Amino acid sequence: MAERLNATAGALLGLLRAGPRSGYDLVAEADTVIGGFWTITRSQVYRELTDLAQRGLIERGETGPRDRQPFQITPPGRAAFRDWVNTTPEPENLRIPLLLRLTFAEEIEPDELRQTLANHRAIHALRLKDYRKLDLELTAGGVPPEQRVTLAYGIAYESAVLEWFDHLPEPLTGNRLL
Amino acid sequence: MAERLNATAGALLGLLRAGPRSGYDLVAEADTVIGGFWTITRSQVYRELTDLAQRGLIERGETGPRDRQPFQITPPGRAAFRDWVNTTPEPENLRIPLLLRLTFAEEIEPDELRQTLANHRAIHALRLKDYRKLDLELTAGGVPPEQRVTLAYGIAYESAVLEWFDHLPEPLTGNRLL
DNA sequence: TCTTGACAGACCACTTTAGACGGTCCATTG
DNA sequence: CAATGGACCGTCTAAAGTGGTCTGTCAAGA
Repeated sequence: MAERLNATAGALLGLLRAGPRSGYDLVAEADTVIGGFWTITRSQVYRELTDLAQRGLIERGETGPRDRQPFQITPPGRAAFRDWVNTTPEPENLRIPLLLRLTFAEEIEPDELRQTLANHRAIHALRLKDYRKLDLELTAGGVPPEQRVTLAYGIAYESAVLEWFDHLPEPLTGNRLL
Repeated sequence: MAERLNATAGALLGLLRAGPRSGYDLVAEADTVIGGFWTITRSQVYRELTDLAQRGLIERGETGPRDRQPFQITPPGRAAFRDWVNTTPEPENLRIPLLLRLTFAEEIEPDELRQTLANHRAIHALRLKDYRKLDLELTAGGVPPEQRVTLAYGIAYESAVLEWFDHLPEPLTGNRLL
């Protein structure tokens, strides 16, 4: 039995099932498809691709224009993907620097704090808007709910966070709207 | 000007303001105080402590029983902490392996999927319960809302996630309650 | 023709993480 | 009282992840 796949490798195989792609393609696709809950860097992708190819789970295709190197999944790759996707998911991992700062809010300059909160709120509001828009588009395009669950998660999450922003106690917001 | 503090180092200084602690203590405390939105590993803590001590931001105390090495924050350490807490927070970083699997849900065995969803739902339900309980206790103990904002975030987040679990489309849940 | 900018990958120098490992002390219990 | 299980405390390392720079390619427009 070969080494277990890590989650990033598993995700790459998952994307490759739909057809050959280059590392560049994969970075872009991962960013839009799983970017909301999984981060992937360029270096990471190229390293995993090399590794997966060495293990025979993917195959390098013919080099295209601009050194483009497409990879396609092999039958062992599909099997390895199926194995991975059926393993129980690791616990989630959140890192929210804003909350880390807020833990020590007494030491933050009030103006700085208000500004930071307003900025972050705006980011979440924008994300929620984008998610909702995408969800509408997909729904209109006939994409069924079970293919929009991760999007639903994003919408639920961002909505909750906005709610939270809008109910922060006055001492933090300085009695002003964010 | 010395190197900027990373978020973990900042958090450690923040905790150390309340009095001397060992690395072991800090791991435990971080886990309960900021564990919901910031992960800290043992290795990370000991490495940062060594580094902070070298920079003079903390001081090593006398070794206690079982090689226990307490550290205490120095005046420069307090200054560095104040600087750090007033820098603008980095963007948040979520990694949710469950959603990564769910992206490829068609390939997951229905039974496996149901089981996984049920397990994860239970984890979130328990967390929500614990958060709510803690919130009630703190409120009863006279802790003001502005010192419960991170907890409020946790409650908002976990509530939203549970909502999401409870509205998953039937094809995923197999038409059964989780 | 020249220039700009998206495309595509390689490379490097980190930092961070998970978990194995190795000791130490304490309380129980046989 | 000896032994033994478990909590305590820290070190170490392989693997994973990050962020950035560098090099080159091609297409479109000035």
